[in-house]
Amino acid sequence: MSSLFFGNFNTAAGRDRWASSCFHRHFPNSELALKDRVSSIALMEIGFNMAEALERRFAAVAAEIEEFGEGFIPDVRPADPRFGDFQANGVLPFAKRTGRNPRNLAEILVGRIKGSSAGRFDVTVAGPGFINVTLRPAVLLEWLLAYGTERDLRTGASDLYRNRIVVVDYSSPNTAKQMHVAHVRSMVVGEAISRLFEFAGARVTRDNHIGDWGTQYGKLIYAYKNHLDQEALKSDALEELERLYKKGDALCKEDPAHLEQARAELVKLQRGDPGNLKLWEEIKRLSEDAFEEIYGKLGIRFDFHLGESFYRDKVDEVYAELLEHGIAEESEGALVVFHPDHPRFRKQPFIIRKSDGASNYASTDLATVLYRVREWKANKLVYVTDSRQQDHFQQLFLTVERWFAATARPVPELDHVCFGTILGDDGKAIKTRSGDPVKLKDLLNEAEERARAIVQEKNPGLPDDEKDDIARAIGIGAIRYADLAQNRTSDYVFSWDKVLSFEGNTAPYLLYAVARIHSIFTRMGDTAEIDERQATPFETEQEQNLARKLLDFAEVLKMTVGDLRPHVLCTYLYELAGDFSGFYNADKVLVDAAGTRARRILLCRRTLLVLEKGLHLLGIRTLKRM
RNA sequence: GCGGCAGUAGCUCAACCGGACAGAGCAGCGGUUUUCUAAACCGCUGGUUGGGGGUUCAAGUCCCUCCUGCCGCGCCA
Repeated sequence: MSSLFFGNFNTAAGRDRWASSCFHRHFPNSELALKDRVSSIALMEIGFNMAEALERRFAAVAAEIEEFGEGFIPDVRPADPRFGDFQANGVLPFAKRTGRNPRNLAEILVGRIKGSSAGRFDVTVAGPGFINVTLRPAVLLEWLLAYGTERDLRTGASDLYRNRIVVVDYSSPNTAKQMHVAHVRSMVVGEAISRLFEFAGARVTRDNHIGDWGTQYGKLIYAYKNHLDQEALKSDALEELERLYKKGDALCKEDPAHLEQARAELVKLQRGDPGNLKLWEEIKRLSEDAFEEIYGKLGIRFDFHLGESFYRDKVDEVYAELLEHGIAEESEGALVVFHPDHPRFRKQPFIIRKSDGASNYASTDLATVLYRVREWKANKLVYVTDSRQQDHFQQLFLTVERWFAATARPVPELDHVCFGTILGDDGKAIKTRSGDPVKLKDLLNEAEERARAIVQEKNPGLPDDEKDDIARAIGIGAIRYADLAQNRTSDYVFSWDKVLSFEGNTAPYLLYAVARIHSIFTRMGDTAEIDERQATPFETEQEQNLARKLLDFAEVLKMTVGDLRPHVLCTYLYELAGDFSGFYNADKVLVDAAGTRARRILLCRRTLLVLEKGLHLLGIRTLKRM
């Protein structure tokens, strides 16, 4: 494997483990890092990932050379097209470490590699010791012939996370509250990551960890009992529940007597009072129905909806074990965990049981880890939440690590996949004109409406129901893509003009690129009889650019999945669409020469395949025409 | 106070845990269509990567320092 991917694992394990990062990760099992020491792979066997194949090849050749030996990492990566198809930069740091002349070393290595390249690629030394590799056009063609279907791609990719049992914890809204714009990133990113994991060979469980057992229920039940508007509840349950919560909250603030009663309702609920429990179930059901509407629009389906309430009888075991092993302690009446070796968390407590004896989200999160590992045999847990919860997850992960070590359980790999805030034009968290949070259903509806208007304008001749369908795909796709195309760790500025534009790195541009290729095939009629094996090697600059870009899919997928950063895939798809446009503009597909025609059709087919697969992995539905 | 994240072209964003002249899109300017969707493509203009030091063959990236913004930090999730 190239260092691009596994380099992440290696360096992460070795770096200052207290250095907090948004992508917080623990690596209990180092054996996962290098399953493939195999260097006996035949030269340039048509592997899925050409950069990896070269990496292995270079390393194997170097191992035979006295000046290099074992510790050399070639560091092969896709190159700037100016220099070739791939570049290996590893000689420079190696030369530095060993005190050699980098240029000389590179030339020695290149000399040996040339001898075994079998005429399949050219390799040269450039600058201070960069090694540039250019594949022969026939090799590009071979790869494209070998990876011709969705299944082929999946097979190629499925080594990345084979044998991993992953739980993705995303969306996770609170009951009795509407979903707002702030919730969309967790859903969109979480779903994309789940699909990517599956494609990469993992067994994925999607778990919606709903916030259904919080302290807010006291106030809500109190207000529900005294101020419910039945009509309002019928017309829009969540609006009414939200109103009731605010009402309850306001009452408690203005008069301690109300607060007392609200607390009493909570205690009754937690002790299992049948009336309150029934009410709670009703609120939960209403909430989940409303959530389902949104999930339906986004095409998201969970395997489980095990909310916090599910763990309410599972926290005592956690308290007992943590106490027994001296990990948790009593402090100011609460049960807390300190991490004595951590500069900050030796003072900042992780409160796992409140002083009134009630559980909180730390308690249930701990119980949840145990459940997922014990019941589902999960070896990797991924949490998709906003960055503000970084401290919480760091403390959670540290606690789990110590707890599981003390109880001789396998420690799962734990990831907090965090994300930033969606901002409005003013650079602050997006709000409506009146200053309220933007409701997610309103955002999605507006996206469809705006997309519908665009379809109407650009393609008025289509049937109405198809226009509606196209508008849904574009509208929802645009919202999703805008979210994914941005580096998730940073905040981003939302703008309708930007997300719905047909120019630039947007969903409409990519969907159009897909529709355009579909239309090429529609126009050509039945192309099934066109034999790809008649294709002759690529000749024009545009053909070669496009072919090379298609090969990069493997490496891009690895990077995307390795860092869990979907925008890497987005950028790639955008560039691929651009290379296709360049090709399509410069080179006529339907020419008379059979070999040329076959290879250009091949490029169209593969571009369509990769674009559609990529967009589907991101959770975006593609269209045949628009 | 402690900590996290960020500051890159007029605007919105990239830059693959140190690599080649910092790249796109939009906006601005100029081209391309009797030819497969112009919802496209090509070119030009635009940068002291917040400031200042340092590390080395090489720094937007690592270290120190300062400035600015957002966000956490004992019983919400």
